[in-house]
Amino acid sequence: MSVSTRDRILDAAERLFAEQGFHLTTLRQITQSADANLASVNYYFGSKQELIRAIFRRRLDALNAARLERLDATERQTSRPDLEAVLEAFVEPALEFTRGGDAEGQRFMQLLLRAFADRDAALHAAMRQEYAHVMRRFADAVSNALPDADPGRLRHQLDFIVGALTLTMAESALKDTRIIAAELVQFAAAGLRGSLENRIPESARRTLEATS
Amino acid sequence: MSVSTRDRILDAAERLFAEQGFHLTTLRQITQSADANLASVNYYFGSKQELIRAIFRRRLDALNAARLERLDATERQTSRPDLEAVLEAFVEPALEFTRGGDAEGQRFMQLLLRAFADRDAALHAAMRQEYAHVMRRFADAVSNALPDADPGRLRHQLDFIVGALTLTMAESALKDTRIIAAELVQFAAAGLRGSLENRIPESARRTLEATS
DNA sequence: GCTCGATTCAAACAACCGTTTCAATGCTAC
DNA sequence: GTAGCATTGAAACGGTTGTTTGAATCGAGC
Repeated sequence: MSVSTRDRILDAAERLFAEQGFHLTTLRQITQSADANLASVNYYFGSKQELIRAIFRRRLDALNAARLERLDATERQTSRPDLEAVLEAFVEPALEFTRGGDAEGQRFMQLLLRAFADRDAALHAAMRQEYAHVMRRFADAVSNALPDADPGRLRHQLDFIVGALTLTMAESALKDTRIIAAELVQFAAAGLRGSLENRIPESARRTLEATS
Repeated sequence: MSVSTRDRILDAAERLFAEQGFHLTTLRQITQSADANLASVNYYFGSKQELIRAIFRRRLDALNAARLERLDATERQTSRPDLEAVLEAFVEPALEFTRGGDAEGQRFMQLLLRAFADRDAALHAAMRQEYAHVMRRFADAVSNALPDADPGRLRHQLDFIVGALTLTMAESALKDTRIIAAELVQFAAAGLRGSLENRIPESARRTLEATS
């Protein structure tokens, strides 16, 4: 029993939230699974809502720190990392989360997906803020690898990648994730490079003109 | 009052579910908003869970039908539509959902995102099944536009596109969706074409070998 | 105009929720 | 050991949930 009650609650809650969702998971389930008293959640975290935020802060900090560290390492090796290397620094830490332990990381990916789906404005803003720091770093790195890219579009494109990453990681079976991550990096790199041609498909332009 | 009570319940429930999530939305809110009695939900649908599935069936049927119809039209025009045209047939019906009425479609996109996040196995399986039909059609169309594509990868890449579409449509502000959809088509087309080169990035191959 | 099935209604049900309370216990420092 | 604070414990609170019930109302068919 070297782990504190607080940590046991965090672990149990994270697992249950990922499996069942936030609202379906009850404090009674959490405390029972953590071998703690029902009142201890409110004692340590104040409320259920604040427990959720604490869980997110813990994992998101770790994930984003790993991403930045990986990007730092790449930039230390080469002053001008190519596009694939930058994308890997973003994608692979998420992948390693999925691989560590047994399915623990995949659960967190599902948790992340739930956070995207939820309309909790406070949680959403906190996540965006937590991400903003990292996104700016990666946007710079991509700009560096792709000097002619349009910065305005880049933000949208990074959102595409986050969406593809989050949804596929949360959905896919465990053993496939390595291959999928490699494919995603390749796909995203080609997508980013392809936008350089700045070619708006004719049919899309047609649609845009028809409605403006 | 030409619309039936059943339909008023479906509309009100869809709106509330998208705004607040499934579990936060109560039958009392739904029936009050639909000018119906509390018991009417259980009368018409049996339970809350079956109401949710009815809502999904209704909209997903319409969305996928619109996509197939659009693809049919494109293929009728040209026997061999280019990649962008195929992607637009997939993306734009979702976009039109977002534009119709006032924000009604965007709400459904958020609903879709919630369905992805939820672990309701039955709902999930039903959605996959509902999608399978459409995905096969579009995979064929993409294969036709890109004859050298690897069919195995294609499935993953279509999942990427669905993820990017769903997450960004659910997140973005209303007025931006048209531009974002055009950018997504362009990004996805470039990503698909880029995979033809079959080039696995060196650093990714390094990672794959290190762990196998 | 009456009947019978479909629909609506108000009310109640049992179950569960997050939170609070307050006494009991554990642990550290003097 | 004992004072004082942090932690745990059992129980209860007020409130809300989905569902059920049984009577009231409606509306078409004969």
